[in-house]
Formats: sequence, structure tokens, C-alpha cells
Amino acid sequence: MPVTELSDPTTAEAARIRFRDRQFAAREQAIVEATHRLLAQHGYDAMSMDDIAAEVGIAKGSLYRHFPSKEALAASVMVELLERSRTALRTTPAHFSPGQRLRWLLRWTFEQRLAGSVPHLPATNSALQTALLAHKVYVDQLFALSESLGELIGQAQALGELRADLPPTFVLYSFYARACDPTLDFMRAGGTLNDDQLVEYLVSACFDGLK
Amino acid sequence: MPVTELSDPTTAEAARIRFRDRQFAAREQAIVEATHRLLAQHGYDAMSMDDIAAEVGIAKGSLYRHFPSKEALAASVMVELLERSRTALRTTPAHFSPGQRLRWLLRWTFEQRLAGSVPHLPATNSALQTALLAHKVYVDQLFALSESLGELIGQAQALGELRADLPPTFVLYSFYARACDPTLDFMRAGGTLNDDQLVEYLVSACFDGLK
DNA sequence: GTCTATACTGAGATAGAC
DNA sequence: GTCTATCTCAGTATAGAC
Repeated sequence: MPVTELSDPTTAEAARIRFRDRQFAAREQAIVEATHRLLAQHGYDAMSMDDIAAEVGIAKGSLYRHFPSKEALAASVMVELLERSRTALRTTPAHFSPGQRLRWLLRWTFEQRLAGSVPHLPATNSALQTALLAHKVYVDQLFALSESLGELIGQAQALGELRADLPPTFVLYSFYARACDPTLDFMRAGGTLNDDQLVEYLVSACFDGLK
Repeated sequence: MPVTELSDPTTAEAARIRFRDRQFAAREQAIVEATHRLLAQHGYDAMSMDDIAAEVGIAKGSLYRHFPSKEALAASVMVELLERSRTALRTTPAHFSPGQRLRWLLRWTFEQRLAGSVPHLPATNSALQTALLAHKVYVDQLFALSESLGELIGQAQALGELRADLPPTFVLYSFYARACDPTLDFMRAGGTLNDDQLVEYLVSACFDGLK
């Protein structure tokens, strides 16, 4: 009878542990998501651990059972974003050329930001930036993404889809910078343009220029 | 004899006052310049009033004889930058076309930043941004500059020097965004490019695009 | 007006009960 | 593991002596 097995002490114990682990993992995910929202809305400095705890609906002290510091928590958010970005890059339509892939990925990042995501790179000289550079997982993810992008850029330049007179590093950094373009925030605040049009303008301004 | 006039009590008193005023004004200028440096290097949040006082070489309390708050002090820095920008715009070579003026001004802002100036716009959602929007002088200066730029953009679009399919507001915001382009900081940190070349790349990437 | 010393606040992090 | 309560510290701003 299954009853015996269900009431078996060791099995019940194991089930309880698995359940608790799931609870713990779920809560941690909720923390990361709440932090992501606040980070996108208010930025790193303006976001306090009190705010996060309130947003999740738990006590501030409990946050520190999951993450050792505010910096580590923010790093988790950024690592998750980088992982999703790498997945997005891997899943670009197979028949796309390198140049089309880059355009496609830039469009994807704008759509993410419009949907409430945090920009990929923190503002220069911000407290967050220096904190992130100390986090190995973050730096590794960023490096991996940059490798893939650098490869695409090289191919696109060789194919004449990107200007070859610009150093690849410059193109890479510009790509990151455009992904965080504050023009998106300004225009959204203005509110006269619909989102699709805005994204097309941003992508076009990056690759085709203003002239 | 001039001696009598020099030793005249009221004249001597007036001279002392003028001297004290100059001292005061000079100190205030030193404060603004020190703040500008720290703002450019570390950003608004990371810069404390202690840092500023130490940089100037005066007591922290004395800062508050000149500026009522940290925000007001930062606003002074930004207002001064905007004033210099408007002057730069007014003094573009007379024979330049609207498009050439815009290019020229963008190049000027990059050179300013390379020389240690703070970028024109604070990071989105930063504490500084919201503080500045409450300062009337700052907002007025920014509005005046935007008016002039908007006029130039309209003319350049009419002449075919700028794409006319992009909304003028979008071009204006993009111009501001490029003036603060973090690519400049990244590349400078990398250090493989000389400054002149970097500026040309940045200007070209803005107007001509990456493609 | 400038200095030293200090009040006050907000925020990150920790301790101890349950 | 989570909660409440508290510690610690940095940072803005002010008070009072000179």
C-alpha cells in the first residue's frame, strides 16, 4: 500500500526537505525579481534594503540569509540579465547574417528595457560599477558575452555590414553604450511616440547614424 | 598728496570691503571648481561634502556659507557647464552650416570631458537628476540650450544635413545622449587610442552610424 | 567668515528570540 | 529561517567659539 511508504519517516522527512528547499529557492527568486524592478526604477544608490524587503514582503534581516550584501544582490540581478542576453544571442534566427544578428540583439535589449528591465551597464563611476567588477561571476558572464559579440562584429566588418575603419573594440563599447541609451528613457517620458517606432528609431540611429 | 586720500578712513574701509568680497568670490570659485573635479571623477553620490572641503582646503562648515546644500552646489557646477556650452555654441565659426555646427559642438563636449569635465546630463534616475530638475536656474539654462539646439536641428534637417525621418525631439535627445556617451570612458580606460582619434570616431559614430 | 565640534538622519548589516 | 530590535557608520547640516 502506498500509505506505508507515504508515512515512512525517512521518506516524509526527505519530502519535507525538498519542499523547504523549493520554498527557499522560490523566495530567493522573488527577491531577485523585486530587486530587478527597483533597480530599474530607482537605480542602485536610491534603492535601499528596506525598499527591497518591503517590495518582497519579508523582513530586511531575512534578505541577508540569501545574499551577504546589497552588492551581491545587485550582482545576481545583473548576472541573470547577462545570462538571458547570451541566450537571446544564441537563439537569433539561424539564417541571419552577423550584422542582422547584432541589430536583432540591440532591438531585443530595447524591448527588455521597455518591459522594465535594468540597462546592461551601470553608469560610469557609480558605486554599482565598481562593486560589480569585484564579482567574479558577473565579470565572467560579461566577458563571455563580449567574446560572442566581438566575434560577430569581426564577421560583420569583414562582410562590409559594419564600418571596418572603426576599431572592433570601439564598436563593441558603442554597442553596449547604445543598449543603455538614455534617449529611450527621455522619449518614453515625453510619451509622443509608440514603443515599436521608438525602438526602430533607436536601432537605426545606432547603425545608420543621425545624418 | 595721495597719502591723505589713501589714509582716509571711509576709502580704506571701502577698499577693505572690496578686497574681502574678492576673497569671498575667489573662494567660491575654488569651491565650484573642486566640486566639478570630484563630480566628474566619482559622481554625485560618491562625493561627500567632506571630500569637497578637503579638496578646497577649508572646513566643511564653511561650504554652507557659500551654498545652502550639496544639491545647490552641484547645480552651480552644472549651470556653469551649461553656460559655457551656450557660449561655445554661440562662438561656432560663422561660415559653418547648421550640420557643421552640431558636429563642432559635439566634438567640443568630448574634448571638455577628456579634459576632466563632468558630462552634461546626469545618469537617468540618479539622485542628482531629480535634484537638478528642482533648480530653476539649471532648468532655464537647459531649456535655453535645447531651444538653440532644436533650431539648429530643424535647419539641418531642412537642408538635408540630418535625416528628416527622425523626429526633431528624438534627434535632440540623441545629441545629449551622445554628448554623455560612456564609450569615451571605456575607451579611455582601455587606452589604446589617442584622444583626437577617439573624438573623431565618437562624432562619426553619432552622425554616420556604425554601418 | 571660518573654524571645531556636534546633532540628526538614513542606510547597511547583525543579534537574539521564536 | 524569519522576525524584531539594535548597532554602526557615513554623511548632511548646524551651533558656537574665535
